[in-house]
Amino acid sequence: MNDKAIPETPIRQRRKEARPAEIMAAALDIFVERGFAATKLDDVAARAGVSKGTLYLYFPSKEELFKAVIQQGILPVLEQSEEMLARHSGDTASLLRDLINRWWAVVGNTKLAGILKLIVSEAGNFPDVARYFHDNVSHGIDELLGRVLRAGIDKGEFRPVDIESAIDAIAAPILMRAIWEYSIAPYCSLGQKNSEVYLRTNIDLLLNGLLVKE
Amino acid sequence: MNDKAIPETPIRQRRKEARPAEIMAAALDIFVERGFAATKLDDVAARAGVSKGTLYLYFPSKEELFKAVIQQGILPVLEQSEEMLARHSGDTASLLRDLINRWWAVVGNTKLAGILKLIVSEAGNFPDVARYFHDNVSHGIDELLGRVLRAGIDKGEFRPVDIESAIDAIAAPILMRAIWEYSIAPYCSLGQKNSEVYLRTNIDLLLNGLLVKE
DNA sequence: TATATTACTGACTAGTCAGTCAGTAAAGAG
DNA sequence: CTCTTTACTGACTGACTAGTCAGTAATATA
Repeated sequence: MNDKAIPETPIRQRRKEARPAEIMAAALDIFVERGFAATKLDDVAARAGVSKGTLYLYFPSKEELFKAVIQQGILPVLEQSEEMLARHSGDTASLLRDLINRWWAVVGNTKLAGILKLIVSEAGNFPDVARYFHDNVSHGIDELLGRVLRAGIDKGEFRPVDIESAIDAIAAPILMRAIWEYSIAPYCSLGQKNSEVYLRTNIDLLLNGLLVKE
Repeated sequence: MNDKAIPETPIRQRRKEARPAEIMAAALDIFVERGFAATKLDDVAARAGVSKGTLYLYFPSKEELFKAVIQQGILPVLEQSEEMLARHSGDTASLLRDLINRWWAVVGNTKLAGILKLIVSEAGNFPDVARYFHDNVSHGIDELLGRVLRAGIDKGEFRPVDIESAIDAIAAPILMRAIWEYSIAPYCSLGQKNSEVYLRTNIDLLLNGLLVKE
Protein backbone atom coordinates (compact mmCIF):
# COMPACT_ATOMS: atom_id res chain seq x y z
CA MET A 1 0.00 0.00 0.00
CA ASN A 2 1.15 3.47 -0.83
CA ASP A 3 0.96 5.69 2.24
CA LYS A 4 2.08 8.77 0.32
CA ALA A 5 -1.17 8.96 -1.68
CA ILE A 6 -1.53 11.67 -4.28
CA PRO A 7 -4.71 13.64 -3.53
CA GLU A 8 -7.47 13.38 -6.16
CA THR A 9 -7.48 17.11 -6.57
CA PRO A 10 -4.10 18.51 -5.63
CA ILE A 11 -4.05 21.34 -3.11
CA ARG A 12 -2.64 23.73 -5.61
CA GLN A 13 -4.05 23.68 -9.13
CA ARG A 14 -2.34 25.03 -12.22
CA ARG A 15 -4.90 26.28 -14.72
CA LYS A 16 -3.36 29.12 -16.61
CA GLU A 17 -6.14 29.22 -19.20
CA ALA A 18 -9.12 29.40 -16.88
CA ARG A 19 -7.82 31.88 -14.30
CA PRO A 20 -8.44 35.21 -16.03
CA ALA A 21 -12.12 34.47 -16.70
CA GLU A 22 -12.65 33.16 -13.17
CA ILE A 23 -10.94 36.15 -11.63
CA MET A 24 -12.93 38.56 -13.74
CA ALA A 25 -16.20 36.86 -12.87
CA ALA A 26 -15.40 37.06 -9.17
CA ALA A 27 -14.26 40.66 -9.49
CA LEU A 28 -17.40 41.68 -11.37
CA ASP A 29 -19.66 40.33 -8.65
CA ILE A 30 -17.88 42.17 -5.89
CA PHE A 31 -17.29 45.38 -7.83
CA VAL A 32 -21.00 45.56 -8.64
CA GLU A 33 -22.00 44.91 -5.05
CA ARG A 34 -19.55 47.23 -3.28
CA GLY A 35 -18.04 49.53 -5.88
CA PHE A 36 -14.41 49.85 -6.89
CA ALA A 37 -12.88 51.50 -3.82
CA ALA A 38 -14.69 49.33 -1.28
CA THR A 39 -13.67 46.11 -3.02
CA LYS A 40 -10.73 44.27 -1.43
CA LEU A 41 -8.56 42.25 -3.75
CA ASP A 42 -8.22 39.63 -1.02
CA ASP A 43 -11.97 39.08 -1.28
CA VAL A 44 -11.84 38.87 -5.05
CA ALA A 45 -9.01 36.36 -4.82
CA ALA A 46 -10.89 34.29 -2.23
CA ARG A 47 -14.02 34.18 -4.37
CA ALA A 48 -12.02 33.23 -7.43
CA GLY A 49 -10.33 30.47 -5.44
CA VAL A 50 -6.81 31.82 -5.80
CA SER A 51 -4.38 33.83 -3.71
CA LYS A 52 -3.91 37.54 -4.10
CA GLY A 53 -0.55 37.01 -5.73
CA THR A 54 -2.22 35.14 -8.57
CA LEU A 55 -4.35 38.16 -9.44
CA TYR A 56 -1.15 40.02 -10.18
CA LEU A 57 0.05 37.31 -12.54
CA TYR A 58 -2.86 38.10 -14.83
CA PHE A 59 -3.70 41.75 -14.15
CA PRO A 60 -1.12 44.46 -13.49
CA SER A 61 -3.23 46.44 -11.01
CA LYS A 62 -6.64 46.77 -9.40
CA GLU A 63 -7.50 49.51 -11.83
CA GLU A 64 -6.60 47.41 -14.87
CA LEU A 65 -8.63 44.52 -13.50
CA PHE A 66 -11.57 46.90 -13.18
CA LYS A 67 -11.26 48.10 -16.75
CA ALA A 68 -10.90 44.55 -18.04
CA VAL A 69 -14.06 43.54 -16.20
CA ILE A 70 -16.02 46.42 -17.71
CA GLN A 71 -14.72 45.81 -21.21
CA GLN A 72 -15.45 42.09 -21.02
CA GLY A 73 -18.92 42.81 -19.69
CA ILE A 74 -19.77 45.16 -22.51
CA LEU A 75 -18.86 42.74 -25.29
CA PRO A 76 -22.33 41.18 -25.58
CA VAL A 77 -23.88 44.57 -26.32
CA LEU A 78 -21.38 45.38 -29.01
CA GLU A 79 -22.03 42.05 -30.70
CA GLN A 80 -25.77 42.39 -30.35
CA SER A 81 -25.68 45.91 -31.74
CA GLU A 82 -23.92 44.67 -34.85
CA GLU A 83 -26.57 42.05 -35.33
CA MET A 84 -29.39 44.51 -34.76
CA LEU A 85 -28.06 46.82 -37.41
CA ALA A 86 -28.37 44.06 -40.00
CA ARG A 87 -32.11 43.44 -39.69
CA HIS A 88 -34.67 45.53 -41.55
CA SER A 89 -38.10 44.10 -42.13
CA GLY A 90 -41.77 44.66 -41.42
CA ASP A 91 -43.36 47.93 -40.37
CA THR A 92 -41.40 50.26 -38.16
CA ALA A 93 -43.48 49.57 -35.06
CA SER A 94 -42.67 45.85 -35.18
CA LEU A 95 -39.03 46.64 -35.78
CA LEU A 96 -39.00 48.87 -32.72
CA ARG A 97 -40.82 46.23 -30.71
CA ASP A 98 -38.26 43.70 -31.82
CA LEU A 99 -35.32 45.92 -30.92
CA ILE A 100 -36.66 46.58 -27.44
CA ASN A 101 -37.32 42.90 -26.83
CA ARG A 102 -33.83 41.95 -27.92
CA TRP A 103 -32.30 44.65 -25.79
CA TRP A 104 -34.27 43.42 -22.85
CA ALA A 105 -33.10 39.88 -23.48
CA VAL A 106 -29.47 40.95 -23.60
CA VAL A 107 -29.77 42.92 -20.38
CA GLY A 108 -31.56 40.05 -18.68
CA ASN A 109 -29.36 37.21 -19.82
CA THR A 110 -25.99 38.82 -19.24
CA LYS A 111 -24.50 40.71 -16.33
CA LEU A 112 -24.96 43.91 -18.28
CA ALA A 113 -27.31 45.40 -15.74
CA GLY A 114 -24.65 45.13 -13.08
CA ILE A 115 -22.07 46.61 -15.42
CA LEU A 116 -24.35 49.55 -16.09
CA LYS A 117 -24.77 50.28 -12.42
CA LEU A 118 -21.03 49.97 -11.97
CA ILE A 119 -20.25 52.41 -14.76
CA VAL A 120 -22.75 54.91 -13.41
CA SER A 121 -21.32 54.58 -9.92
CA GLU A 122 -17.69 54.88 -10.89
CA ALA A 123 -17.93 57.38 -13.73
CA GLY A 124 -16.51 60.09 -11.49
CA ASN A 125 -13.41 58.05 -10.68
CA PHE A 126 -12.98 56.57 -14.17
CA PRO A 127 -13.90 59.26 -16.68
CA ASP A 128 -12.21 57.35 -19.47
CA VAL A 129 -14.45 54.35 -18.80
CA ALA A 130 -17.48 56.64 -18.87
CA ARG A 131 -16.35 58.11 -22.16
CA TYR A 132 -15.60 54.71 -23.62
CA PHE A 133 -19.06 53.51 -22.64
CA HIS A 134 -20.69 56.56 -24.11
CA ASP A 135 -18.81 56.40 -27.39
CA ASN A 136 -19.07 52.66 -27.99
CA VAL A 137 -22.36 51.65 -26.39
CA SER A 138 -24.66 54.48 -25.50
CA HIS A 139 -24.02 56.50 -28.62
CA GLY A 140 -24.40 53.49 -30.90
CA ILE A 141 -27.72 52.51 -29.45
CA ASP A 142 -28.99 56.06 -29.60
CA GLU A 143 -28.09 56.19 -33.25
CA LEU A 144 -29.80 52.89 -33.97
CA LEU A 145 -33.00 53.95 -32.23
CA GLY A 146 -32.80 57.36 -33.85
CA ARG A 147 -32.68 55.80 -37.29
CA VAL A 148 -35.69 53.63 -36.58
CA LEU A 149 -37.68 56.57 -35.24
CA ARG A 150 -36.80 58.76 -38.18
CA ALA A 151 -37.84 56.00 -40.59
CA GLY A 152 -41.15 55.61 -38.78
CA ILE A 153 -41.83 59.32 -38.91
CA ASP A 154 -40.85 59.56 -42.56
CA LYS A 155 -43.15 56.69 -43.45
CA GLY A 156 -45.98 58.40 -41.61
CA GLU A 157 -46.28 55.56 -39.10
CA PHE A 158 -45.08 57.64 -36.15
CA ARG A 159 -46.06 61.10 -35.06
CA PRO A 160 -43.31 63.72 -35.59
CA VAL A 161 -41.91 63.80 -32.06
CA ASP A 162 -38.54 65.14 -30.93
CA ILE A 163 -36.25 62.25 -31.72
CA GLU A 164 -33.53 62.84 -29.13
CA SER A 165 -36.11 62.90 -26.37
CA ALA A 166 -38.01 59.93 -27.70
CA ILE A 167 -34.85 57.84 -27.72
CA ASP A 168 -34.47 58.46 -24.02
CA ALA A 169 -38.11 57.68 -23.40
CA ILE A 170 -37.58 54.29 -25.02
CA ALA A 171 -34.31 53.44 -23.34
CA ALA A 172 -34.87 54.87 -19.86
CA PRO A 173 -37.35 52.32 -18.50
CA ILE A 174 -35.07 49.44 -19.44
CA LEU A 175 -31.92 51.07 -18.14
CA MET A 176 -33.61 52.26 -14.98
CA ARG A 177 -34.94 48.83 -14.22
CA ALA A 178 -31.51 47.33 -14.77
CA ILE A 179 -29.94 49.78 -12.35
CA TRP A 180 -32.74 49.34 -9.81
CA GLU A 181 -32.22 45.59 -9.89
CA TYR A 182 -28.68 46.00 -8.61
CA SER A 183 -29.24 48.86 -6.17
CA ILE A 184 -32.50 49.41 -4.34
CA ALA A 185 -34.37 46.25 -5.26
CA PRO A 186 -32.21 43.73 -3.36
CA TYR A 187 -32.84 45.54 -0.08
CA CYS A 188 -36.61 45.83 -0.08
CA SER A 189 -38.19 42.41 -0.03
CA LEU A 190 -41.04 43.29 -2.39
CA GLY A 191 -41.27 40.47 -4.90
CA GLN A 192 -40.20 41.91 -8.22
CA LYS A 193 -43.01 42.42 -10.65
CA ASN A 194 -43.46 40.29 -13.71
CA SER A 195 -40.90 41.30 -16.30
CA GLU A 196 -43.04 40.04 -19.15
CA VAL A 197 -45.92 42.35 -18.23
CA TYR A 198 -43.57 45.22 -17.52
CA LEU A 199 -41.96 45.08 -20.92
CA ARG A 200 -45.23 44.62 -22.78
CA THR A 201 -46.85 47.54 -20.97
CA ASN A 202 -43.91 49.79 -21.69
CA ILE A 203 -43.94 49.05 -25.39
CA ASP A 204 -47.71 49.42 -25.46
CA LEU A 205 -47.55 52.78 -23.69
CA LEU A 206 -44.78 53.98 -25.92
CA LEU A 207 -46.70 53.16 -29.08
CA ASN A 208 -50.26 53.93 -28.03
CA GLY A 209 -49.98 56.31 -25.11
CA LEU A 210 -52.15 56.55 -22.07
CA LEU A 211 -55.18 58.42 -23.35
CA VAL A 212 -58.16 56.63 -24.85
CA LYS A 213 -58.63 57.47 -28.51
CA GLU A 214 -61.65 59.63 -29.10
CA MET B 1 0.23 103.17 15.36
CA ASN B 2 -0.79 99.72 16.52
CA ASP B 3 1.66 97.15 15.21
CA LYS B 4 -0.27 94.26 16.75
CA ALA B 5 -3.17 94.72 14.33
CA ILE B 6 -6.14 92.43 14.68
CA PRO B 7 -6.83 90.88 11.26
CA GLU B 8 -10.16 91.81 9.67
CA THR B 9 -11.09 88.15 9.43
CA PRO B 10 -9.27 86.22 12.12
CA ILE B 11 -7.34 83.17 11.00
CA ARG B 12 -9.54 80.89 12.97
CA GLN B 13 -13.28 81.49 12.86
CA ARG B 14 -15.79 80.23 15.39
CA ARG B 15 -19.16 79.61 13.75
CA LYS B 16 -20.81 76.78 15.57
CA GLU B 17 -24.18 77.32 13.88
CA ALA B 18 -23.01 77.36 10.29
CA ARG B 19 -20.54 74.48 10.36
CA PRO B 20 -22.83 71.45 10.05
CA ALA B 21 -24.57 72.77 6.94
CA GLU B 22 -21.27 73.79 5.34
CA ILE B 23 -19.68 70.45 6.09
CA MET B 24 -22.65 68.56 4.72
CA ALA B 25 -22.69 70.63 1.55
CA ALA B 26 -19.01 69.95 0.99
CA ALA B 27 -19.43 66.27 1.80
CA LEU B 28 -22.37 65.90 -0.59
CA ASP B 29 -20.40 67.28 -3.51
CA ILE B 30 -17.47 64.95 -2.98
CA PHE B 31 -19.55 61.88 -2.09
CA VAL B 32 -21.56 62.34 -5.29
CA GLU B 33 -18.45 62.76 -7.37
CA ARG B 34 -16.32 59.96 -5.94
CA GLY B 35 -18.57 57.72 -3.87
CA PHE B 36 -18.35 56.97 -0.16
CA ALA B 37 -15.22 54.83 0.04
CA ALA B 38 -13.14 56.98 -2.30
CA THR B 39 -13.97 60.19 -0.43
CA LYS B 40 -11.25 61.39 1.95
CA LEU B 41 -12.42 63.31 4.98
CA ASP B 42 -9.39 65.57 4.61
CA ASP B 43 -10.79 66.66 1.26
CA VAL B 44 -14.24 67.23 2.71
CA ALA B 45 -12.72 69.29 5.52
CA ALA B 46 -10.64 71.33 3.09
CA ARG B 47 -13.64 72.09 0.91
CA ALA B 48 -15.70 73.05 3.94
CA GLY B 49 -12.90 75.33 5.09
CA VAL B 50 -12.26 73.52 8.37
CA SER B 51 -9.80 70.99 9.72
CA LYS B 52 -10.55 67.31 9.91
CA GLY B 53 -10.90 67.49 13.67
CA THR B 54 -13.82 69.87 13.27
CA LEU B 55 -15.74 67.29 11.27
CA TYR B 56 -15.67 65.07 14.31
CA LEU B 57 -17.07 67.81 16.53
CA TYR B 58 -20.28 67.67 14.53
CA PHE B 59 -20.45 64.13 13.15
CA PRO B 60 -19.37 61.04 15.06
CA SER B 61 -18.03 59.15 12.03
CA LYS B 62 -17.70 59.17 8.25
CA GLU B 63 -20.65 56.83 8.02
CA GLU B 64 -22.88 59.07 10.12
CA LEU B 65 -21.86 62.07 8.04
CA PHE B 66 -22.87 60.12 4.95
CA LYS B 67 -26.27 59.25 6.36
CA ALA B 68 -26.86 62.82 7.50
CA VAL B 69 -26.04 64.08 4.01
CA ILE B 70 -28.52 61.68 2.42
CA GLN B 71 -31.27 62.43 4.90
CA GLN B 72 -30.81 66.18 4.51
CA GLY B 73 -30.81 65.83 0.73
CA ILE B 74 -34.05 63.91 0.68
CA LEU B 75 -36.03 66.43 2.73
CA PRO B 76 -37.23 68.49 -0.27
CA VAL B 77 -38.89 65.43 -1.78
CA LEU B 78 -40.70 64.54 1.39
CA GLU B 79 -42.05 68.09 1.69
CA GLN B 80 -43.00 68.24 -1.96
CA SER B 81 -44.76 64.88 -1.74
CA GLU B 82 -46.93 66.17 1.10
CA GLU B 83 -47.90 69.16 -0.96
CA MET B 84 -48.61 67.07 -4.04
CA LEU B 85 -50.98 64.87 -2.10
CA ALA B 86 -53.14 67.87 -1.24
CA ARG B 87 -54.02 68.95 -4.78
CA HIS B 88 -56.89 67.44 -6.73
CA SER B 89 -58.35 69.39 -9.60
CA GLY B 90 -58.95 69.29 -13.33
CA ASP B 91 -58.92 66.19 -15.48
CA THR B 92 -56.51 63.39 -14.64
CA ALA B 93 -54.24 64.07 -17.58
CA SER B 94 -53.56 67.64 -16.42
CA LEU B 95 -53.00 66.39 -12.89
CA LEU B 96 -50.47 63.90 -14.14
CA ARG B 97 -48.82 66.56 -16.27
CA ASP B 98 -48.66 68.81 -13.26
CA LEU B 99 -47.15 66.13 -11.04
CA ILE B 100 -44.45 65.32 -13.55
CA ASN B 101 -43.59 68.98 -14.02
CA ARG B 102 -43.32 69.56 -10.29
CA TRP B 103 -41.21 66.48 -9.86
CA TRP B 104 -38.93 67.67 -12.60
CA ALA B 105 -38.62 71.05 -10.95
CA VAL B 106 -37.70 69.50 -7.61
CA VAL B 107 -35.06 67.30 -9.19
CA GLY B 108 -33.67 70.20 -11.18
CA ASN B 109 -33.62 72.82 -8.43
CA THR B 110 -32.18 70.72 -5.63
CA LYS B 111 -29.24 68.35 -5.42
CA LEU B 112 -31.67 65.47 -5.50
CA ALA B 113 -30.28 64.08 -8.72
CA GLY B 114 -26.88 63.71 -7.13
CA ILE B 115 -28.42 62.12 -4.05
CA LEU B 116 -30.21 59.61 -6.23
CA LYS B 117 -27.01 58.59 -7.96
CA LEU B 118 -25.33 58.31 -4.59
CA ILE B 119 -28.02 56.07 -3.15
CA VAL B 120 -27.94 53.84 -6.20
CA SER B 121 -24.16 53.61 -6.05
CA GLU B 122 -23.90 52.90 -2.34
CA ALA B 123 -26.99 50.74 -1.84
CA GLY B 124 -24.82 47.66 -1.54
CA ASN B 125 -22.75 49.16 1.25
CA PHE B 126 -25.66 50.91 3.01
CA PRO B 127 -28.68 48.62 2.75
CA ASP B 128 -30.47 50.55 5.48
CA VAL B 129 -30.15 53.75 3.46
CA ALA B 130 -31.55 51.94 0.44
CA ARG B 131 -34.45 50.63 2.47
CA TYR B 132 -35.10 54.04 4.00
CA PHE B 133 -35.14 55.60 0.55
CA HIS B 134 -37.49 52.98 -0.75
CA ASP B 135 -39.91 53.20 2.15
CA ASN B 136 -40.02 56.98 2.47
CA VAL B 137 -39.46 58.27 -1.05
CA SER B 138 -39.78 55.70 -3.78
CA HIS B 139 -42.76 53.92 -2.30
CA GLY B 140 -44.62 57.15 -1.57
CA ILE B 141 -44.21 58.45 -5.10
CA ASP B 142 -45.26 55.13 -6.57
CA GLU B 143 -48.40 55.24 -4.49
CA LEU B 144 -49.17 58.79 -5.52
CA LEU B 145 -48.75 58.01 -9.21
CA GLY B 146 -50.68 54.79 -8.78
CA ARG B 147 -53.64 56.65 -7.34
CA VAL B 148 -53.65 59.13 -10.21
CA LEU B 149 -53.44 56.37 -12.80
CA ARG B 150 -56.23 54.38 -11.16
CA ALA B 151 -58.43 57.47 -11.04
CA GLY B 152 -57.78 58.15 -14.71
CA ILE B 153 -58.62 54.59 -15.68
CA ASP B 154 -61.77 54.57 -13.53
CA LYS B 155 -62.97 57.80 -15.10
CA GLY B 156 -62.39 56.34 -18.54
CA GLU B 157 -59.76 58.94 -19.40
CA PHE B 158 -56.90 56.43 -19.49
CA ARG B 159 -56.69 53.05 -21.13
CA PRO B 160 -56.63 50.16 -18.63
CA VAL B 161 -52.87 49.53 -18.54
CA ASP B 162 -50.90 47.64 -15.93
CA ILE B 163 -50.48 50.23 -13.22
CA GLU B 164 -47.25 49.03 -11.64
CA SER B 165 -45.53 49.05 -15.00
CA ALA B 166 -47.00 52.39 -16.03
CA ILE B 167 -45.68 54.01 -12.86
CA ASP B 168 -42.18 52.98 -13.83
CA ALA B 169 -42.70 54.20 -17.37
CA ILE B 170 -43.57 57.62 -15.99
CA ALA B 171 -40.79 57.87 -13.43
CA ALA B 172 -37.94 56.19 -15.29
CA PRO B 173 -37.13 58.91 -17.83
CA ILE B 174 -36.86 61.54 -15.09
CA LEU B 175 -34.81 59.36 -12.75
CA MET B 176 -32.59 58.11 -15.54
CA ARG B 177 -31.85 61.62 -16.70
CA ALA B 178 -31.02 62.66 -13.16
CA ILE B 179 -28.58 59.80 -12.78
CA TRP B 180 -27.07 60.36 -16.20
CA GLU B 181 -26.45 64.00 -15.33
CA TYR B 182 -24.15 62.96 -12.50
CA SER B 183 -22.46 59.99 -14.13
CA ILE B 184 -21.89 59.71 -17.87
CA ALA B 185 -22.92 63.19 -18.99
CA PRO B 186 -20.09 65.18 -17.37
CA TYR B 187 -17.49 63.16 -19.26
CA CYS B 188 -18.78 63.41 -22.82
CA SER B 189 -18.79 66.98 -23.96
CA LEU B 190 -22.02 66.73 -25.96
CA GLY B 191 -24.07 69.78 -25.08
CA GLN B 192 -27.00 68.55 -23.06
CA LYS B 193 -30.28 68.67 -24.85
CA ASN B 194 -33.01 71.14 -24.03
CA SER B 195 -34.72 70.05 -20.83
CA GLU B 196 -37.93 71.85 -21.74
CA VAL B 197 -38.34 69.89 -24.96
CA TYR B 198 -37.27 66.67 -23.31
CA LEU B 199 -39.89 66.90 -20.61
CA ARG B 200 -42.65 68.00 -22.97
CA THR B 201 -41.90 65.16 -25.40
CA ASN B 202 -41.90 62.60 -22.62
CA ILE B 203 -45.28 63.69 -21.30
CA ASP B 204 -46.65 63.86 -24.81
CA LEU B 205 -45.40 60.37 -25.63
CA LEU B 206 -46.73 59.02 -22.38
CA LEU B 207 -50.20 60.39 -23.02
CA ASN B 208 -50.49 60.03 -26.77
CA GLY B 209 -48.02 57.37 -27.75
CA LEU B 210 -45.91 57.13 -30.85
CA LEU B 211 -48.39 55.83 -33.43
CA VAL B 212 -50.52 58.13 -35.53
CA LYS B 213 -54.20 57.73 -34.77
CA GLU B 214 -56.12 56.10 -37.58
C1' DT C 1 -7.01 93.57 32.33
C1' DA C 2 -6.97 88.63 33.85
C1' DT C 3 -9.50 84.21 33.83
C1' DA C 4 -12.59 80.82 31.98
C1' DT C 5 -14.78 78.62 28.32
C1' DT C 6 -14.96 76.30 24.06
C1' DA C 7 -14.68 76.08 18.92
C1' DC C 8 -11.16 74.73 16.41
C1' DT C 9 -6.55 72.71 14.88
C1' DG C 10 -3.23 69.36 12.94
C1' DA C 11 0.29 66.12 14.16
C1' DC C 12 -0.15 61.61 15.50
C1' DT C 13 -1.77 56.57 15.95
C1' DA C 14 -3.62 52.37 14.76
C1' DG C 15 -5.50 49.74 11.27
C1' DT C 16 -6.22 48.62 6.48
C1' DC C 17 -4.99 47.17 1.94
C1' DA C 18 -2.64 47.42 -2.83
C1' DG C 19 1.18 45.55 -4.50
C1' DT C 20 5.73 42.47 -3.91
C1' DC C 21 8.73 38.60 -3.91
C1' DA C 22 11.20 34.70 -2.00
C1' DG C 23 9.72 30.30 -1.72
C1' DT C 24 6.64 26.06 -2.93
C1' DA C 25 4.71 22.53 -5.51
C1' DA C 26 2.73 20.95 -9.82
C1' DA C 27 3.81 19.65 -14.47
C1' DG C 28 7.13 18.58 -18.04
C1' DA C 29 11.69 17.15 -19.96
C1' DG C 30 15.48 14.00 -20.19
C1' DC D 1 13.77 9.16 -10.86
C1' DT D 2 16.21 13.86 -11.19
C1' DC D 3 16.33 18.37 -13.03
C1' DT D 4 14.03 22.35 -14.99
C1' DT D 5 10.31 25.26 -15.63
C1' DT D 6 6.59 27.93 -14.06
C1' DA D 7 1.92 28.59 -11.99
C1' DC D 8 0.91 29.65 -7.68
C1' DT D 9 1.25 31.15 -2.67
C1' DG D 10 0.96 34.13 1.44
C1' DA D 11 3.73 36.67 4.65
C1' DC D 12 5.48 41.07 4.27
C1' DT D 13 5.96 46.27 3.35
C1' DG D 14 4.94 50.83 2.37
C1' DA D 15 1.48 54.08 1.64
C1' DC D 16 -2.60 55.90 2.91
C1' DT D 17 -6.52 57.44 5.93
C1' DA D 18 -10.31 57.26 9.70
C1' DG D 19 -10.36 58.76 14.01
C1' DT D 20 -7.92 61.05 18.35
C1' DC D 21 -6.41 64.43 21.52
C1' DA D 22 -3.26 67.69 23.59
C1' DG D 23 -2.78 72.20 22.46
C1' DT D 24 -4.28 76.94 20.47
C1' DA D 25 -6.82 80.97 19.79
C1' DA D 26 -11.24 83.28 19.63
C1' DT D 27 -14.92 84.77 22.57
C1' DA D 28 -17.29 85.47 27.03
C1' DT D 29 -17.16 86.85 31.75
C1' DA D 30 -15.47 89.22 35.90
